[in-house]
Amino acid sequence: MVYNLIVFEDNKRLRHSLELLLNDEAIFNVVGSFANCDDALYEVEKYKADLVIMDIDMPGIGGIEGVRQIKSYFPTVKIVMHTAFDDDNRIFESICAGADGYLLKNISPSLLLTSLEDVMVGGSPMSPHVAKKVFQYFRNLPVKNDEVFDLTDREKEILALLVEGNSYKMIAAKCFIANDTVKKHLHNIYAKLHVNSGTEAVAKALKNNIK
Amino acid sequence: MVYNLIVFEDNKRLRHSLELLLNDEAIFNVVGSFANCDDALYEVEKYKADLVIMDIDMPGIGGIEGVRQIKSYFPTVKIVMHTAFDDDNRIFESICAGADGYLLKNISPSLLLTSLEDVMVGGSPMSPHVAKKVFQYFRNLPVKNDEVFDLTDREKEILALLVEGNSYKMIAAKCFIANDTVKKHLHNIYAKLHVNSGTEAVAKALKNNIK
DNA sequence: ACTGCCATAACCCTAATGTGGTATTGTACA
DNA sequence: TGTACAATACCACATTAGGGTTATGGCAGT
Repeated sequence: MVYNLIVFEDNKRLRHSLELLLNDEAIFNVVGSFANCDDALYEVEKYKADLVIMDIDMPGIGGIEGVRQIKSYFPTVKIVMHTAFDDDNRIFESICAGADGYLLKNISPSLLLTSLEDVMVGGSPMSPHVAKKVFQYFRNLPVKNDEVFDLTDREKEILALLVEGNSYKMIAAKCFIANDTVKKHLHNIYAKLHVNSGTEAVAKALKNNIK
Repeated sequence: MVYNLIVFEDNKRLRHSLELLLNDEAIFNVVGSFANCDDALYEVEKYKADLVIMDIDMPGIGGIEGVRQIKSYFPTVKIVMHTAFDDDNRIFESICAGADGYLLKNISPSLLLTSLEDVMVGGSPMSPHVAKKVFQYFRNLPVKNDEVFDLTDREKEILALLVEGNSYKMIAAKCFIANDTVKKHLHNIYAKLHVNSGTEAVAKALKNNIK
């Protein structure tokens, strides 16, 4: 198996170093390398890329936008970020844009190679310092409330409909039950959630991720 | 620099393999290895551990609870999960419990060693397949809607109060304005959000993180 | 000076929501 | 074979919410 690889990197020397390093490997075939993402879509298509190495800070279209574009047209192409930046925003934006890995430029050549291989078999390599940011993100997540509300299945269903913005009547219609029954259920739900209006219930349901 | 290391792992052969592997390294000194976490706090303190390798599935106190206990008493001790499990819940629970890394048991000995070194210098190593789960988590985050609602400051303030579960009356009281003014504001807010009830507005506000 | 936008407020009116009951049915469990 | 509880339904009553309309004073831009 040989993977077609494209490098987007505006630093000429680094770009050439990467080409040399990667072409030395039997499984990678560097089919193109470019200093910017301006024609990324065209190039990815033309050279039938399987894997893209993407810098972030480039003139013209930035690397993150490049990822977004490539992934929206060629979702199966793997993209690994390769950048000096390790600030939270760039990391999270890249991930959300669809990147399959995030490596810092201080990575060793051998680890870079194994990371790229990891990507091609479905992994998502991440430099330890990047992973640290990710860990911190999770620890700062709002603490899931452990409160137990003991809603019945029917009650959860009706609460979900309320959260979606349905009125009592609409819920009644969708559940094929009487309006009064909806009222009764919601009355019980409000009691269990210790609230006394629909808006409060919706807020509590969303904040506590009741499902 | 030599780091004191403790292994929690209920598989006897694997535990001994780890001991041998790690003791071979000059910078690691395996000061203890145990088949369960029942006395983890005592052992971490007694042996002045700098680093803990933690299995998850063990009899008695599980590895995740072990992490929680150790981190709450000795937050500076580094803990790396070393387990065969790669399901989302165990990964995210471990991270939230305070783990500093998450490695799968199929990791190569050499990568295990460099990963442990990474941890000691502040990194958070993660096996590529674990990282993949993390990436997926981020991509499934509710898409921040780019919709612009153009709420005025007063409107945002009143919407926030509604989200907190206040009724029209309560909002009026808290803002020192008439009930009818609250109604008017909310009427305008509903129009801007393209909704027509308080519950819908609350849902939209929370989902779109309007602030 | 004119215009547009915002916050405030009052009015009326109807529909929706919330609270208190009571009652029936079916199912699960001890 | 009771008991418990979920789900259903209906009734009565009070409050709230939401639509429409109009109006005033303040403030920013042109």
